Amino acid sequence: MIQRPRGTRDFGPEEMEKRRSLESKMRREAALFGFREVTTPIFEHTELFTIKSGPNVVEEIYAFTDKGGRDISLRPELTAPVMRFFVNELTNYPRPLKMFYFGQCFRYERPQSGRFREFYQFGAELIGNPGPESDAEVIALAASIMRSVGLKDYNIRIGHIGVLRGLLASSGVEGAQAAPILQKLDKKEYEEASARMAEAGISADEAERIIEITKTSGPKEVLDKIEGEVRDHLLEIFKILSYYGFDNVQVDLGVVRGLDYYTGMVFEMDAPVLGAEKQICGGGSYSLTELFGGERTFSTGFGIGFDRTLLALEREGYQAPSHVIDAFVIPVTPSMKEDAFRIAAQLRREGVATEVDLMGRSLSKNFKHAASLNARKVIIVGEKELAQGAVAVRDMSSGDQRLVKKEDLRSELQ
RNA sequence: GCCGGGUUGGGGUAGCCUGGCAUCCUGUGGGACUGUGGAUCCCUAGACUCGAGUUCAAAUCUCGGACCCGGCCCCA
Repeated sequence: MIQRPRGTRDFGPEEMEKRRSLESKMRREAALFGFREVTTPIFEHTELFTIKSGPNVVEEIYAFTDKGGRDISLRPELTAPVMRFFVNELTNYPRPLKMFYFGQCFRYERPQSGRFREFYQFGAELIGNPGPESDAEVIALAASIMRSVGLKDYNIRIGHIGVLRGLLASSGVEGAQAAPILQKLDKKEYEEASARMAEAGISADEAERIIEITKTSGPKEVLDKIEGEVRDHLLEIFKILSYYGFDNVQVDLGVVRGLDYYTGMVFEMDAPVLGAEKQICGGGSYSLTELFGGERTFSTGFGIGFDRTLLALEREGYQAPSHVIDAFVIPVTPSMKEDAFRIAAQLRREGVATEVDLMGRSLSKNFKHAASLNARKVIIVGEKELAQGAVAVRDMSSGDQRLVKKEDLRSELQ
């Protein structure tokens, strides 16, 4: 027997129905917001990802050399490919350019709950405008998706990278120097963060003030603690979000991203039922285009962990609708087989989800099978009925059975 | 990469400590039931994660690998 590779999954029929139904809800919501779907390759030049995230990511991705000697990687995320696509071919689209994507990504990591080596991401990018209106548009989409799929317990935390970047800069710490400090602040490891700030030459008083700012969280009123452009920007976002009626949106200036390409607003969404790996969505405003050889362009986007979202829904007791078919056609005797297949073929051409006995089973066994398939109606093709140009149609939930002329079958099954 | 817990027919399990060739439920195929339902009964097929070691004998004990689960690291 050949085992599945580590961190991968097979999805059976029930699982796929559940996944497809979730996926289509997400797609529908994105379309409602005016985002259009794009698809990029499953593999890219490794360089694309190292430019975005640094050379060390190679350790955590499926990177290999192909037969032509090219350095190739299975994509570990979708923002870089989509922005590469944008820089290569989409720069002349009207702005803002709003795109969404859904597909699998690969990371060479240790699997654990809600974490796989092959996983699915749903995401969106809004390209070409740095304003709070665009940030709000993107957050509103992410939140609306969670609302439309029916997730009950989750929270949205919005921060702004500019606050800390500004404070660190005024203490003389900028760019790459800031990254290790931001990283610790993001993880709320304050002692370690102060140590790193001290190393970078920031006074103890200032370090404490910075840490205090990162602890700012709560309803939008806590923004009174800060001032200036960032505050106005975030307040504008909150104002627009209020029109959607979300009641689980909070400020959290502790949401920090270490990487340099983030330019402003950053946000995260958590589903507490998931435990350690509870983050289901992350996003923010950024500029990557110049790294890929294009003009500097401001964008805002997010990625939703599709698998985690589904896992969270299931832990909340979500039940996918069960599979049903419209009709099951049973020939009473082997001699009725031809008529049964004729009827099944006709119904299928008319768009009726139809099954027909392929096993040559007895009438009684076929009834059991039809019941186990959740057939709404069973069509019994027998000599007595056919003699009148009709078949017997039995409603499986009520048990009612009546004679139906063959030509009336379709309307009978509506 | 680190720590801990696991892996028995398709799914769910008993057996493991205290070695003696595997239990039950469910599901699959068939029959009882040659023109009518998910019930019942019967039959059939189907498993000890892999390898090495100890032993007369290993699902059971020992070591190693693979995979899964919980957590750490990481999380673009």
